This record gives sequence, C-alpha cells and structure tokens, in this order.
Amino acid sequence: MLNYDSYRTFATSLIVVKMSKAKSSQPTTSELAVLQLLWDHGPLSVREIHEALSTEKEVVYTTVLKTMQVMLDRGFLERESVGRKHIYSAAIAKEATQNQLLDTFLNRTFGGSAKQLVLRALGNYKASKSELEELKAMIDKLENDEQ
Amino acid sequence: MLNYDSYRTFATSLIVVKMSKAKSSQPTTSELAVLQLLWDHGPLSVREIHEALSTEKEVVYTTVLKTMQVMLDRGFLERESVGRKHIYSAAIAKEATQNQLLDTFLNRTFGGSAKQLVLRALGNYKASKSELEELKAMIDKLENDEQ
DNA sequence: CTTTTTTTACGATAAAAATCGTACTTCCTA
DNA sequence: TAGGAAGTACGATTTTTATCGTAAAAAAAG
Repeated sequence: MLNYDSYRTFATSLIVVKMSKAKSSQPTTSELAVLQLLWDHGPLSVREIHEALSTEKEVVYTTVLKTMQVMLDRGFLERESVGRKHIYSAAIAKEATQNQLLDTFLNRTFGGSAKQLVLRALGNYKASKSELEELKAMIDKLENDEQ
Repeated sequence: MLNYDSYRTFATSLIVVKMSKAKSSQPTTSELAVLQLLWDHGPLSVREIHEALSTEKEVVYTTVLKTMQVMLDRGFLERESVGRKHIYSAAIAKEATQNQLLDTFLNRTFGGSAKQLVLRALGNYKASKSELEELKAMIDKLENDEQ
C-alpha cells in the first residue's frame, strides 16, 4: 500500500526521467532542411548533411548533429550504425509531411482558401507551356472524378 | 576630431538607445492572426481583436495587447487614438505579405517548385466546378500572355 | 603503441516568439 | 468625487528553436 514515502519516490522519479518521443507535431524549419536532403538523396551521415547544408549557410558541425539527434528523438529520423558512424534516414514520409505543412500554411496565411493559394502561386511563378498543360489535365481529371 | 572621449560617448548612446522599426522580416504566426482580422474587417481595437481571437483559442488580453504593440514597433501595424483607446490597422499589404510568406514556404517545403505545390493543393482540397473553371480561365490567360 | 582525426553525446547558452502580471492612467458612473 | 471598469505600458518569464562548446570514445595514421 502507498504511504507518504512511496509517493515521494514516485514524484522524484517523475522529475528525473526524461521522456523521449513525446508528441511529435511538425518539423521546424531547420529540421525540414535535413529532411529534404534525406528525402531526395537517401540515407546520409551527419557529415554529409552538414556538408550539404554548409553550401547554403555557415553552420557548425555539432549544431547539425544536435538537430539530428533531436529529430531522432522526435521520431522524424531513424538511424543505423555502420562502425562508429550513424547513417540517418527519414522516418516520416515526404508527401504526408508536406501535406500537413501545406494545410497549416494554408490556414494561417490564406485563411484556408486553397483556391486563393493556387491562383496566387500561378500568378506569381512562371510556368512553362508543358506545366500548364499538365495542370489542365489535372483539372480535367478532377472534373470527371467529381461525378 | 574624434578623441577617446567622444568615442566613449557614442558607444554609451548605442547601449542606451532602443531602436524601433529596425528590420521587419516577416510576421510570426500569432502576428499573422492579428493581421488577418485587420485585413478582413478593417481597423479594430485591441479588445475586438482579443475577442475574435478568443473564439479560436484562450488567450489573455494583455498578451494580445503586447503582441500588437510589438507589431506596431515592427511596422506591421498603425494606430490612431480615439479617446484613450487605440484603433489599429494593418500597415502592410495583405497580398504582398502573403506573397512573401508563400515564397518562403514554397522554398522550405516544396524545394521552390510552384508546380508541385499547386498540384498538391489541387489534389488535396476539393474544388467546386466553378472554381475549377476559374482556374482553367487563369491558365488560358497565362498561356496567351506567354507569347 | 602513441598521436591525431573523426565522431557521438549532451548540457549549456543564445535567440526568437509567446505569454503573463503589475503598475498606472483615463474614463465612466453612482 | 470616490471607486470601479477599461485601457495602455512594459518588464519579466516561459516556451520553443537554434547554436555551440566540451568531453569522451573509436578509428586511423604514423
């Protein structure tokens, strides 16, 4: 039966224990940069990620390392050991992640209006003839599915 | 001519003076929520903003007030006094702001591919017949402008 | 086998964003 | 005109994100 002392013990352990893989939510900006590389180039070491990121912006090796360790803890990455080295890969799907981020962005920035977003994107970024055709095809497909 | 003492004076003033309207960059998530209200409903008091935001999520009055004061300082808002009360309005344009945010999002999340983004948005969110027609019209217009 | 390099682990700190509490002022009203 | 209600100002704190430094272990080079 629980007495005062056992409660104390329990409470103490709550303070000490660090939970991992709590709630994941969405990757941050710098986490996303890591994910993009892994999605597009497959499993990579910290060093490789660091080198790739360094072309964009100066960043210290251990900063990238730490970010990736956090991501592992958050369930965004997986890794395997090859010798002493760790090879990381994405543990969350590219499309699903992009969809979540898109949804959040859409609501925050365009009040949830996908139409607004699409029109704006079309207006702002030049598309080639073939891309526009592709889009038209997509629309036609949607119109047919609608029935 | 500058001597040691005048340098000292200058340095001291740098420490003391608080710059306002430094560099603006982009509005944060909660700032954007304020902007949306002002863009869509015109000038509003802090109280009105607070009430509107409260329907979505519980938030303390002074938190909203502080956010808006910061936004004023960042140049995102303007205000006029009506009695003791302040009536705020957006100081940055809706479309231009959305465009900047869109650009950032596009690069971060879709590697800068507007086509990917548009296709994804179309695929994920159901559009009505008339919206699809509107889109087609937009595309046709783009194709003609291209020449 | 010693030394240097490569790598991980992880706490600490910095920076950015969000939140809140308290003091003070102004207005309204009983 | 006293006292509450409604506002503003603003420092302080909390939370989240990003960054870095140091220690230790393992591997590679000499």
